[in-house]
Amino acid sequence: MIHRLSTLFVRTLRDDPAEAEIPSHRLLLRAGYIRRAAPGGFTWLPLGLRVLHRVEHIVREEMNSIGAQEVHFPALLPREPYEASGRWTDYGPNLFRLQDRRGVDYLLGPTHEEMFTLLVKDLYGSYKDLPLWLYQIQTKYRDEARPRAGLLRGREFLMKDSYSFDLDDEGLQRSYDAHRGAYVKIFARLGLETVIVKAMSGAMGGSASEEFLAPSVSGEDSFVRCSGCDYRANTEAVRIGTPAPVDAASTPPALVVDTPNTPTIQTLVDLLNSRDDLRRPSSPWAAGDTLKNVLVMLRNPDGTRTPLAIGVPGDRDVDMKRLEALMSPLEVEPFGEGDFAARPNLVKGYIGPAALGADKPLGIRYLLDPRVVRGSAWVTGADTPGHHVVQLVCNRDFTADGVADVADVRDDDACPECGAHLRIERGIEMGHVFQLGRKYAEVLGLNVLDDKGKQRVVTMGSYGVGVSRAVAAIAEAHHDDIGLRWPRSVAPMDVHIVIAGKRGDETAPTAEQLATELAAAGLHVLLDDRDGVSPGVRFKDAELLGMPMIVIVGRGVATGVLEIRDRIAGTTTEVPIAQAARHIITCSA
RNA sequence: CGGGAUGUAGCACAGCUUGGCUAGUGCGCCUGGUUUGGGACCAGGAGGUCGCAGGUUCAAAUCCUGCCAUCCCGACCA
Repeated sequence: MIHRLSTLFVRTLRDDPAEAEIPSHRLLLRAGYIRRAAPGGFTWLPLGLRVLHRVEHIVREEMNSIGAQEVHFPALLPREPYEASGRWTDYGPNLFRLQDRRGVDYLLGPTHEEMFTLLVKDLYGSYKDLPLWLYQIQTKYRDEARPRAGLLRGREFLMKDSYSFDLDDEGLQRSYDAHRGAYVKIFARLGLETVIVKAMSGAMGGSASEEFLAPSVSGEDSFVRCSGCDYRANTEAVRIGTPAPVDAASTPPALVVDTPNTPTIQTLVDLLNSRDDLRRPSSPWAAGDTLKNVLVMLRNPDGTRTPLAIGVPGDRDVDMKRLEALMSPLEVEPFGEGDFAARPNLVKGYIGPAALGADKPLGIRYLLDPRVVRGSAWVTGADTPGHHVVQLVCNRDFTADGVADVADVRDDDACPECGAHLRIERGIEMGHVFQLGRKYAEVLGLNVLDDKGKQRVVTMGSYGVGVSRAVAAIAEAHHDDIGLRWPRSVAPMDVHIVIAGKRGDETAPTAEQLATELAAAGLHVLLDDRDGVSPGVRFKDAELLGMPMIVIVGRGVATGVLEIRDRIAGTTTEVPIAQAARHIITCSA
């Protein structure tokens, strides 16, 4: 089919829109693929919509090919099922709630576990019906506190979500593996490199969970990738290796020392190194020699708060995201001034292990970073203003209630599998596969009869792909300074023909003829037939719009050749006019 | 929700400090003409509730108050 730029509903922008920061957002706006219509909501223009449809098509093909069946729910949903699952309240302010004219509550679906579960309950009742895999491609709504990054995090977005229904764990595992396999194929076809990382199950409940992340500096998730082996994990799910215990036999007894005005790790280290009586002969004291005790408050589901202390080496901080992932579903809150005031025994800046522990008078549970191993010696607070204790040995001089691997993860940290350096990277979450288990089936009463005639609760999996987000992620992965560079599998058009001649010469008829031949072969051709537009503008627009192949019908026509540029490879080839059509068709196949 | 910035034409921005003629510039758009291999040129034009509401004033894009929105950082995020 021939699409003429003279009539196509698109307007390219010469300047970058000020609101767009990341490349995909900037380029999709500039190239006229999308327009902002609402905070976190976008209008799809013809070229953008073609990309979106092609992404959808690939997702649909791969889902169908594993035997999943497509259904379609409303986006406007009643309150009751979400009330039953608890998510009407659990989802919090991120849920779009609204009322009809009679004041009845509705919501705009953020995800559809409840609806799928009830649909299956409605129609199926026997183990013979299972396994069953259903999916939909649906507009989802989440009242994001802060929509950002264009299509990457909107309040309305397109998502493919599927759900598997099985009788037992083995079946669930097979369903999970099938979806995981389909996802690998989907992202490969979309031209997206993805890294599969272990994820935390989080508030959804359930067990096995993996994320498909597309590495990108614009991504919001961080993950680690080992430079030496194939270990990969979401930062929240990283488990560092535990060093071997240290022999403390030669470590002198612990000693309380006077360290005035040292409320921070840095002031403490500086003081230790400046005092002759405290200086260490081997090497200067470093932040990593100190043990920092961080206090937080945990908010329990019933609203009560419980204090928690975490000991980490002084050169590290507690990573709140990692801590929250570990403590989920409890919420982590800062330890406020009021909390200190209520516990005068805690001396801010000088908190030591002596005061901490569930068995101590304060009753504060105390967890240690895995690096604080048996026998290791530390400088830490002495629970008195202006005093620290040195040579305090773990398991000789103090103990804790357990281990918490929640310190921040850094570049060059050791891989837990092989010990090589870990690299921290950012990624865009493109897909998530999740063994939900029986949570939803239980609360919504999805049972089937097994072969003994007994009621059994169905076990479920849930699997998501961000469809609209994929368009942005692909743009993030495939662009350069001057424009987009769509992979052939999702490009809105196969080839972009630029007429770069003078009015009345042979270039326009040549281009028309070529476009007709290509269209006859089934290609989608974007023909720049605009009148009175200078060649420079045509070239710039072709590069910005990003079709994988650009054909220039210009001065070469006089000598019987066309110029074919590969937008992805950046190469230019001259081809005789007579062979151009076949050449292009071959390359586009 | 906290911190910062911004809001003037489709896009990018100036004007605001120190209130004052008809609110400007570049790009884009329309008409005519000249151009045509890297975002052309000339001439003429259309397009604005200056984010919204209120206030101060003879007079408000400009000063004051409140609100709203957008962007960035953080918090949040199946």
